[in-house]
Amino acid sequence: MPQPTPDRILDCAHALLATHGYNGFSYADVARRVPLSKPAVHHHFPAKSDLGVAVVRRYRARAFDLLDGASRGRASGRARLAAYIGYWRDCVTAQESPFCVCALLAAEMPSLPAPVRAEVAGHFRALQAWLADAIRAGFGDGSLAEKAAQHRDADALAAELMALVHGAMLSARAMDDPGVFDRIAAGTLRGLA
Amino acid sequence: MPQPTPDRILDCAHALLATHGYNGFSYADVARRVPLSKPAVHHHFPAKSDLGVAVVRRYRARAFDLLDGASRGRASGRARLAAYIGYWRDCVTAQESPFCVCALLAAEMPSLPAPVRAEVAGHFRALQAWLADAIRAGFGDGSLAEKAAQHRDADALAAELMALVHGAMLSARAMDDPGVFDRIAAGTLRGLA
DNA sequence: GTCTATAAGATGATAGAC
DNA sequence: GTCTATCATCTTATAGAC
Repeated sequence: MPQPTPDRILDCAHALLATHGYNGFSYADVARRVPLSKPAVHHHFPAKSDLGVAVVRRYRARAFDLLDGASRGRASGRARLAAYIGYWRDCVTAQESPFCVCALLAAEMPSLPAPVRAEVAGHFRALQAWLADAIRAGFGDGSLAEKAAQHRDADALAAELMALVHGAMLSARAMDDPGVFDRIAAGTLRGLA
Repeated sequence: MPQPTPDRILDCAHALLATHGYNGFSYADVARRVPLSKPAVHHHFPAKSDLGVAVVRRYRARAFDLLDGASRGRASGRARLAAYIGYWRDCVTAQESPFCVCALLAAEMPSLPAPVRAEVAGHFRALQAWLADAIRAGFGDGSLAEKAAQHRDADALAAELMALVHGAMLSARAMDDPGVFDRIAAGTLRGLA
């Protein structure tokens, strides 16, 4: 048995959202690619903001499933950061939706419906907190060099690392070269070890 | 005498573009705010892509005027980087269009008309080259510590710094807190000195 | 749950008068 | 250079049959 309709809708909406942004995709686009009629899409997600929120919520849940999976057991702080960066290297290289939905939506923030905006803001805060935890763990277990951090605490480093990864995705997309992301991310992780 | 019409159109289009993205603003928006009729806007910029290209071109020219002004004379490499970051701190804090047009357009890249896309890609390449130059100068004059760079050459550092600044803008917008940009940028510059 | 049909408004763009 | 009027198309969203 194939996927239930709402999931197929979310798959399409996610891909379109990551590629064209919130203002760059329409119910007609989603309907054509599922395929389904436009009213059928509205039946599952009455308003566009509902669809947007659902996409971001599912994205957030999956991302943190993956990140928390990487933290489980005795994974070192450095290994956790490597998992975070590796996740994005795979994504940027991937064919379908080679970009972080939340990074794109963050750029479009002022023109998003309030519920979507709240979801995106929540993702940024949660991600930064997760990164700060991983960095603190790395300082504790010795897998990250505290002296390499040069007077910056775990929270400041987490903010920097998150910005760096999002910015690297932006560069990769702007210059149409996924290798850009790789080089930036790899260099940074090496610098912290 | 006030500004010529094309400039007033570009001012409005720039503000709208930086706020809502390419797919998030319309000729009607621009016309209403200049103010002018829609056909009058089309008279100066026939197609939306013409308007987009003109905004980005003017933005690029002004940015590099400012950056090259900061490089003139005997400014140290570190002072040049500080000028780059200071430019963005001012921008992010500003009321009107608190975001880099090119960063937003980079996120929307796949849904942009080809001429706009080319302009954005050109900006990223030029900016990275300017930063690499400033960093090389800083290594030469001793204002930037080569050992703090940890095995990364000027080009790699330039790519990292550009990503960091764009990512910091994204974070500031996502969390609706300009201070986020400040803290990230200041910490990084301190780390390099 | 899915469809056809349709509404009410916005979109990028043009014709032609002044 | 600016306007009013208009175009074809697309937008989000609803009504109502099957």
